[in-house]
Amino acid sequence: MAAESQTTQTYEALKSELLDGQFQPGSKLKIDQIRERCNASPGAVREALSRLTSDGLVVSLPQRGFIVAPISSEDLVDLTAVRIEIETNCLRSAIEHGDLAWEGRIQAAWHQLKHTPLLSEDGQTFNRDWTEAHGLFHDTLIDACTSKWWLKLREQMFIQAERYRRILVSLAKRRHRDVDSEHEGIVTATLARDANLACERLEAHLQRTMDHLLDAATPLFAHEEIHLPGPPKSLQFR
Amino acid sequence: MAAESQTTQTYEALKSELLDGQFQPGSKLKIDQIRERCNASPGAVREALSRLTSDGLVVSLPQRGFIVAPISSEDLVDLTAVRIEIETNCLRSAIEHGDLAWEGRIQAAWHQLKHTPLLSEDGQTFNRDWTEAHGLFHDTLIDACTSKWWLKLREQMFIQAERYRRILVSLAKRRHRDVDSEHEGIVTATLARDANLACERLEAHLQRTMDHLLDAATPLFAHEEIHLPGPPKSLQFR
DNA sequence: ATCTACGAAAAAATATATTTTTGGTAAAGA
DNA sequence: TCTTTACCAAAAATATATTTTTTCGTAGAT
Repeated sequence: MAAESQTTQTYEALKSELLDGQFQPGSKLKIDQIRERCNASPGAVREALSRLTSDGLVVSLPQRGFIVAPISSEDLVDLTAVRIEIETNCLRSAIEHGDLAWEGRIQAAWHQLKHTPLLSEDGQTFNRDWTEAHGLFHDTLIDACTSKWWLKLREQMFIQAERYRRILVSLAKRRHRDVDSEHEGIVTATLARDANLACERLEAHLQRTMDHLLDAATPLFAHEEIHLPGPPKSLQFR
Repeated sequence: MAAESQTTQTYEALKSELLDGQFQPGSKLKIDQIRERCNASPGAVREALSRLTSDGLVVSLPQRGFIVAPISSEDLVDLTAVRIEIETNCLRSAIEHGDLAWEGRIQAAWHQLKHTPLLSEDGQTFNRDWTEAHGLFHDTLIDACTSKWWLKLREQMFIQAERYRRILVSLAKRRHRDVDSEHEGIVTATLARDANLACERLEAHLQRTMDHLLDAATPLFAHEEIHLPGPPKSLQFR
């Protein structure tokens, strides 16, 4: 009946929701709740959660079920530093090996992104199309990279960063920032095969994105309780 | 009753066996077989396999179960290049941030490794203790790295590389190679806080290990069929 | 003789039921 | 009043059963 197996469907659905920040980081993911939401058997849910665990979106507490992976400003800083290294590595490889078709794909993706508005028509909510075009743009930029492993690691890091972005971006102040020209600068340098310049610009882009998220969001993290297996034991009730 | 959950036990057991190369890469992992071998329910096995999937040791074929992740010389080359970048990044951070206790741990781990024979007493089989000491040595070398993400990625890559090593090392020619002095050189440079030299030596060490495995093992890969999810689609029904 | 269609067996995927474990509450004792 | 312990409920983990899907073998037809 289903083109995809039930487990895969549940996995994809949950992944998408987690990426969107629709669950509170650190909160519990109850099997039964998910089971009914996704019309799946508990086994399927469990399996989906296991896979998400290794994707770093979910944490498994040995005998207590699963929780949404916590977030913190320290983690975001660390993540970004590592991500910059990896993304620039991929970009260098792509610039070295990319062919004409790749150049074409970049121009297409950039054209698409440039003409997609960041906000929806109502001017309040963020535009899903932009998110997708943005992801595709960054994917395309490095898809001529010849190393499977670099690409695999890049995707992992991208997913993490994307979660932070979607959770925090609506809270961030609408400071002036010309993201389009940042993107354009990267495209120009990349198509000119100037690896150093392109990487420098990509790094600045990622760094600025993080700064933007971080300064608006830092107060938020103060409230974020990081629930880990170990110490936190509150001992009063009533 | 059990200190660890059944799923975790199965996961650990399988992971250890996979790392040891006890399964033919590309071969099928039948749920029932594993179920009886590990005294676990099919659900537990399934969950363990799911987690191994994201560790890159197992591949899931949508409606056909799980297979052992394939290997190839191209993959080993790619893997090593990426691994070198990551390991040296970790080492730089460790050298910058490591304290006295870290220096002590390195000396201890190196002392332990140095005095553990590579081969068992019979001179034929490889010594499990050496493998463990070797892993601990490399772990300790970089455990003062302050970046959680670099360490996480390093571990992923280490697991992959370790699988290749264990599968191939017994096939490799016993060429002359003084691994101990390679290790010692890394230790010396690291404790002298000479990051450039230490990284250079670490890189050479990893590269030599790969060369060693590769030249003896290349003929093997000719026989390895790389089964990927893609094409095989039979299209008849009714 | 080769190819195709059908059917049976095996294995995976899913659903249901049972057992364990955990967390919270209340009651009893210090 | 505070601490400890026993009990209860909720949720996770596991076991068992059922359904679906795939694969393999065989027979029949071209």
